[in-house]
Amino acid sequence: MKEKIHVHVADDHKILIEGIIAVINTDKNIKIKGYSLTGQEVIDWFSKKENTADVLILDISMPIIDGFQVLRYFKKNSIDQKVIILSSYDDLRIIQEVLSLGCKGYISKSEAGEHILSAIKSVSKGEQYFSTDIQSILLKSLSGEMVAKGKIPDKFLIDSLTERELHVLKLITKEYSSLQMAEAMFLSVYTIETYRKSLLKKLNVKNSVGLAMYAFRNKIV
Amino acid sequence: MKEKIHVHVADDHKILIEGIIAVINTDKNIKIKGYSLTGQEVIDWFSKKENTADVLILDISMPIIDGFQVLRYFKKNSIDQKVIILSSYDDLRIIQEVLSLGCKGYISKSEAGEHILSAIKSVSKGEQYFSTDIQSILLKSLSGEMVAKGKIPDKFLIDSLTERELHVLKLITKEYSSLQMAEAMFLSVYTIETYRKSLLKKLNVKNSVGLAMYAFRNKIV
DNA sequence: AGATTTTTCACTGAAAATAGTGAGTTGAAA
DNA sequence: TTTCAACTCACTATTTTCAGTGAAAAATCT
Repeated sequence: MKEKIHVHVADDHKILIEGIIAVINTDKNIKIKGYSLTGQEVIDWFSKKENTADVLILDISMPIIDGFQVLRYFKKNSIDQKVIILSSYDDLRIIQEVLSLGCKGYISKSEAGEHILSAIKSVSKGEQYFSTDIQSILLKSLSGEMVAKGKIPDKFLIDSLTERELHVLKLITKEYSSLQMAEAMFLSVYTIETYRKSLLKKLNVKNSVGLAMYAFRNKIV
Repeated sequence: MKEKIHVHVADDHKILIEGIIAVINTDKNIKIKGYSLTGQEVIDWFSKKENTADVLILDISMPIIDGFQVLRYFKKNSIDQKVIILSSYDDLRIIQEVLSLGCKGYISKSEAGEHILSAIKSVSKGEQYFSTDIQSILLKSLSGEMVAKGKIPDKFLIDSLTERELHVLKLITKEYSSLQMAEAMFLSVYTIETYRKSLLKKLNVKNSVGLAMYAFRNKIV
């Protein structure tokens, strides 16, 4: 007689949780122990000793406290929680980040319906699980294909940006003018323009559109 | 004896569809007629005369053919389909865009679980439905008068872009200036500027950065 | 054949972005 | 403690973009 696998689900979209529950209920060996709608709820839930789950299904993008921060919380407090990341993003850096935070499974939402049950079973046994599209991304990164094609965002360039420059860059992608940025950041327009120039130079693009494209490609927005 | 409301669901995330089905099954007056995982499937489905649905629940962000394009298809082919948009974005411009495309309902995914049933019922009766967070966004942007009348301002009709406009848009994302575009396309700078203005108006953005972001989001690049 | 859309061009005025140069302040690291 | 990166502001000059208006030829659809 096997014990049931206990699962906790965290996603800010209730309807998606409903979906996961519906799918999980089709399997007699798996049981939902609870769910959370925010990162804070997840942390609160797992803070209590009586609350445990074999597997946590965790959405990356949640408001205020996102999946990353939940994982960091686990790491900081030495909570050895098995986690499956549920994500709409298939960006290599995000995958690498959650892996470095000790996460053992990663499913893209588009494949969740079919594979979530086997993912839960694998991860609960201590194995890894990645959905096929994620696997192919990881494979490509190993073979250096993406680097060769220039598809990998240039991490060094991002790192070279200062806090303020990054802030200005974000506002640019929100269609702010220099004047609006100056007002929003309580700075002189001259200062904003200085950051613009600095960004153009550092990222080696010709205009604001180039800046925005860079930001988009690198998921700064 | 009331007839059941027939619903079609479109989202590239199967698991989310499962959730919607689970919720809808709790209501005896509503029935799922089918679902689609891509924009193309939606268009194919509704192209057949025998396929109809009282309400289509449509995700905005789908790969290749997104929700916008599905709505444009309906408009272009004079298909008077009642649609509820399901979106993670609560950006005013997106809301305005789908409204201008004739959409009668809009729910953010975070509120979908609780309110999708009443949304379906409202829209199927020809009424409008917006989840509370969307309503507050609309309230902030519109004058009380317009809201009271239930009339959404008929902004500029955002039809699909023409060939030339699309071409200009692509060059903008490549950091071309108007002068460079004029040279590349053997046109007057004035003409290029006309297309710029047309793009700004149609896509309802404030500047070239907004155009580039739109292009990127819609995988035009 | 007529209506509509698309494409093309023009002019003006205002707003915004880009380029170049210079310089004071601050906080952290060497 | 000096050095350096980051942050801040200023001024000028030029280029580019944005906004409004108008209009004619070509293509497309009905």
